[in-house]
Amino acid sequence: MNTESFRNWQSVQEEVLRRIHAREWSPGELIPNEADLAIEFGCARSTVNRALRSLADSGLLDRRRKAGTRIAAEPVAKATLNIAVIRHEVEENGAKYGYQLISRSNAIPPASVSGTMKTKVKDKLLHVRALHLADEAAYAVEDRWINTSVVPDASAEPFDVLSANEWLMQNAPYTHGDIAFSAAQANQQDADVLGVAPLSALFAIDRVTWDNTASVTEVRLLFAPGYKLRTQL
Amino acid sequence: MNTESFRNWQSVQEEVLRRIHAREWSPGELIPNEADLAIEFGCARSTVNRALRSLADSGLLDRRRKAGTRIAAEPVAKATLNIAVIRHEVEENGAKYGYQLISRSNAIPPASVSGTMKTKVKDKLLHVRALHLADEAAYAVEDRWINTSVVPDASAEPFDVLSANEWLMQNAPYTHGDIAFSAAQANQQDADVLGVAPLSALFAIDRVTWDNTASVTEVRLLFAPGYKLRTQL
DNA sequence: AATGCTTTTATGTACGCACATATTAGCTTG
DNA sequence: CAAGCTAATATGTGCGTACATAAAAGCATT
Repeated sequence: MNTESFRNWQSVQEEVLRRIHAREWSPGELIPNEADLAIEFGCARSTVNRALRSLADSGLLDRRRKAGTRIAAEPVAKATLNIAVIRHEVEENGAKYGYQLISRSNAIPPASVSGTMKTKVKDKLLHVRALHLADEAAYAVEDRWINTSVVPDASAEPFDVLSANEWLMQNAPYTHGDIAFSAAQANQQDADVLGVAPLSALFAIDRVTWDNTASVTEVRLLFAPGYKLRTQL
Repeated sequence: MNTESFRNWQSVQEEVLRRIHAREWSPGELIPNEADLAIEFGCARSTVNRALRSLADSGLLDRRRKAGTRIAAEPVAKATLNIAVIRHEVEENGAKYGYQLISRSNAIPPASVSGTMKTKVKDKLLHVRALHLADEAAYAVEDRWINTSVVPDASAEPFDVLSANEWLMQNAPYTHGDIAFSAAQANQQDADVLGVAPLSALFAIDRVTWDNTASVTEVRLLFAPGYKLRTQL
């Protein structure tokens, strides 16, 4: 019946997906091992391996040495978000991007910031506040602290034309980062900048990036009402 | 110097990451081809391929046949979110999970819902509203529409003990879905259910899942203030 | 029955070769 | 010089073999 088919890993993957979807293999169930599947599909074990590994990466399969491969009992929906530079995000939506620097200063950050950034409590950091616009309308406020001992070049940057958002992407490599999404009520200051009513519900992105063990920057982005972060799963 | 090293794809990947990070290879730059790197690293081309492919998947490299491999000019930060069943999310935080069904009925959905679900305007769908609790406190309100022509079994489910969130995961396979995150102000009804002040800023997740071309379910989850969706990048 | 050692087994990966495929660069032709 | 064809080239992938490794299962010892 299926002799001849499945000669590339994508088609093997599709067939496995089909079987999962058709409940031929149900959640939690152990599926045949790679060698057997290879025989059944008429391909090499490495081809089956590629297909199954890829499905395991996307969370549909659980694989363990010796224990075998089973259909994930609960397919953890993994949504991959592309966190782009704001200018590109705006331009991709067909709008004209605008940028305004609000303030730039060296200051001792609040304890919450020096805490998450693991800097000394009395260390001054570069504090930048700016507004991103789409078609002249407020799009997002950026409130950022930069660890100048890690990114000394930032001290020489005015951030009046090029946003810190963009400058850091180009000039401050990082090894990893934490990111959190939440909802926040606009305080008076942010409401004024965004031109919305105080207490409006704003979408917030908080991000901290690290260069090995040193924090590079901490930023909070507050988006104007109506903003949605979309993706597929 | 480096003779002997780099005999597995992970170490090749690490070395490539090191070079990117150390700016030995800078953004936009074309890196040597697989064959040359294989010689340099003293491993097979397929090993280099595995390492580079993996980095390309995570957005750090741009690869094109014949054109070669280059460092992504703008490393799109890809954050992978695990959208778990709410019960597990709550329990993972060490809290006791609770569930309350608010209402369950067959009804004609508002046009916005039948629009996104691509059902006929007059078709009745199963409408379920429920509350998820963590340690007796409101955690999230779930407002869901289920396409009973695609998931007929749902009609027989009371959803009084097992949430639709969980039941569907087990019983309604889907091929793909759209998901969006945003901030919303609590209306009177949701505020009452969650026990928060009206106009509170709530984190919202809107999800539509599909079984090929038919919509399975549409759900809006509104989380109590304080909720954060976290991940790494 | 608990403990620790050994075997077995399924996945994980390296390698080298071959060929497929996309895309660029160069060449030819009008 | 533009348009179209051709060759060159880097990545993409398949295959078969070999060995590595994690973990379960079996066995022996106490």
